[in-house]
Amino acid sequence: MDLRRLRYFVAVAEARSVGKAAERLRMAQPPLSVQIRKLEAEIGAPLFRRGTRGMDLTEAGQALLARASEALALAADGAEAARAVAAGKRGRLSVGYMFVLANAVLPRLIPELRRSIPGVDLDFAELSASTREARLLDRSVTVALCMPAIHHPEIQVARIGAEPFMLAMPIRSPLARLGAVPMAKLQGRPLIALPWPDHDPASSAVAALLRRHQIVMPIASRVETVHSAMSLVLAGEGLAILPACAQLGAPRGIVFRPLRDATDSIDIAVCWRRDSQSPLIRTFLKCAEKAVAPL
Amino acid sequence: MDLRRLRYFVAVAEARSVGKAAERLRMAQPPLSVQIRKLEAEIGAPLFRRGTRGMDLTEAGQALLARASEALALAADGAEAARAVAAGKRGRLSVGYMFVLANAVLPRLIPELRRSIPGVDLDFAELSASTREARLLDRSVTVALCMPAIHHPEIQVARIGAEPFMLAMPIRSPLARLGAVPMAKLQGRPLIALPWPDHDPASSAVAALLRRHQIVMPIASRVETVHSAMSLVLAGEGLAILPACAQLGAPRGIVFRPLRDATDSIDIAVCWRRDSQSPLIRTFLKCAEKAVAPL
DNA sequence: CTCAACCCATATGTTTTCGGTATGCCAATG
DNA sequence: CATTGGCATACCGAAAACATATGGGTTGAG
Repeated sequence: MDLRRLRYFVAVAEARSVGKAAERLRMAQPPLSVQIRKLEAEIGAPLFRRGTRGMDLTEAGQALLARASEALALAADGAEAARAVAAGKRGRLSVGYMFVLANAVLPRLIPELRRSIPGVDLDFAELSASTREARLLDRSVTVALCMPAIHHPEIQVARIGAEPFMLAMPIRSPLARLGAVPMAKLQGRPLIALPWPDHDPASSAVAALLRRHQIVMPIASRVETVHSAMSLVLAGEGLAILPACAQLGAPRGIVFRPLRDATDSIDIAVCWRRDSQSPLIRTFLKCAEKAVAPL
Repeated sequence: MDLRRLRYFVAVAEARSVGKAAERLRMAQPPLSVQIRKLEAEIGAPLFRRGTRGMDLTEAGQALLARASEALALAADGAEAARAVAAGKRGRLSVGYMFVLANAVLPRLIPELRRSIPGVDLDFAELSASTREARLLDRSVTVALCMPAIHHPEIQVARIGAEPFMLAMPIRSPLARLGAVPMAKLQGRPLIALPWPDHDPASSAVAALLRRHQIVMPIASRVETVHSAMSLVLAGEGLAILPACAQLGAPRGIVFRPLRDATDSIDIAVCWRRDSQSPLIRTFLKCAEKAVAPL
């Protein structure tokens, strides 16, 4: 069963004439006649009544016509849908994000995305530092908003911004009275550390910052999320050095202060599989850049 | 867009491998690979991700797969439906019948039809003597139960039975006392005549009957239907010579009596267009014969 | 580290099928 | 009887599909 035959069949049925249909199909009449007869042979029954004034569907032909025109429409629609998905006009984009960025970026990013790619279903998933690579690699998220960037040979990274580090402390802390905290004041104070997933904690941005200023802060706790870090800070367990944007999700009772002399910052990046050919990624990147710009 | 390509595409998508799909399709692997690439070229986007362990649908491919498998099913179903209609297992049969036969034949015929061709939609239309030919010729009925048969070069006829003529009269008529009415008693009595559509009324079966017995009955009225004839008989306008089966639809107050010495009968026939190739006609004919047999 | 296995892609020749042109047949028309 | 209109058939050249042979990449075992 060839789709071309069905197309010809529908054309002849509508034109009620082989000649007229051939004209509309921009082909000669004889081959069309042959194709119709082949279709009839394939079905095993006449589909048209040949009269002296053209052709007329038999009942078997009518039964076929209903399905055939629908099948044609479906096939055309399938091709169109596939093109639309490939062009990024339809489809699904699953966006992963790390919790730190949720409050700072998502409120700007989501409306931007909906405006840019209205036909696309979006879904969002929070990523933890430990699973974000796997989620990209197994394609359960297409694109991820990360801080800092992921380093992996299969994963492509675009840096879209950076956040300075700030010191998070309880509002009652004596350091909170200062406008900006000199690095020296941190010496010896307990630190709530995050495992930035550069695997080796010593190489993390915070560790590097402290090492460069020759400050030693004993690690009071090591936690997975910014969330937990702030809870421990609030409980008086220690101080945390966090990207500025964490401020937006901070509970009452925590204050952030800039670190004087510390120009270090941590990258905000968009990451995706290098082999992912989704055209939505480019659009996503533009939206993300726009959403991050004011920071 | 070729249906074969879609079939190949679905096979590869399901097998998640060109080689496996080729095996299932009983063909070599390279041409299948080529066909898939041609489909991708036609769509204008990759439909599969080629991995080292087979192929995997892209999102565009998924969008196509949904429609493609549906289109395939629809096309197959269309062919099957056309075959079923051609074989008389499905479809529509419109049956015309003349009023005289309604009471005698339809109650047996309809259940018989439903049993024989359960997948077929039946519809019934009452035919008048004057339109029955036209209804067959323009195909608004496929098959007609007629009394008597239609004579027309385009119309084929099968005689399935015959009904003797009887005399219809008011119950109070003196003739009603006789068990069988001798033809001679009809001499000079007014007749309610029907225009059996052999166009020339003189050639109708009733006229022939009277002529053969050398009886003259003045025509009191000429009416279109058996119905009307019986009404006029009841009103005392005259007598009518009707097929025996008309008895079943007769109003109270009318009695039927056999005509002694008159062995004439009128055919019950099934008629259809000579060029109608519907296989339902044969089945209908069998059912009609069975329904008429006990008469 | 090399080798075999696996799987998809490409190349080439043969066969099938399709579309075009020329023509025949039949019925309706004048 | 000739003409017209419409579908069917015959034949030929072109295009497409399939099969066989082969290349290249990755995986996994020895």
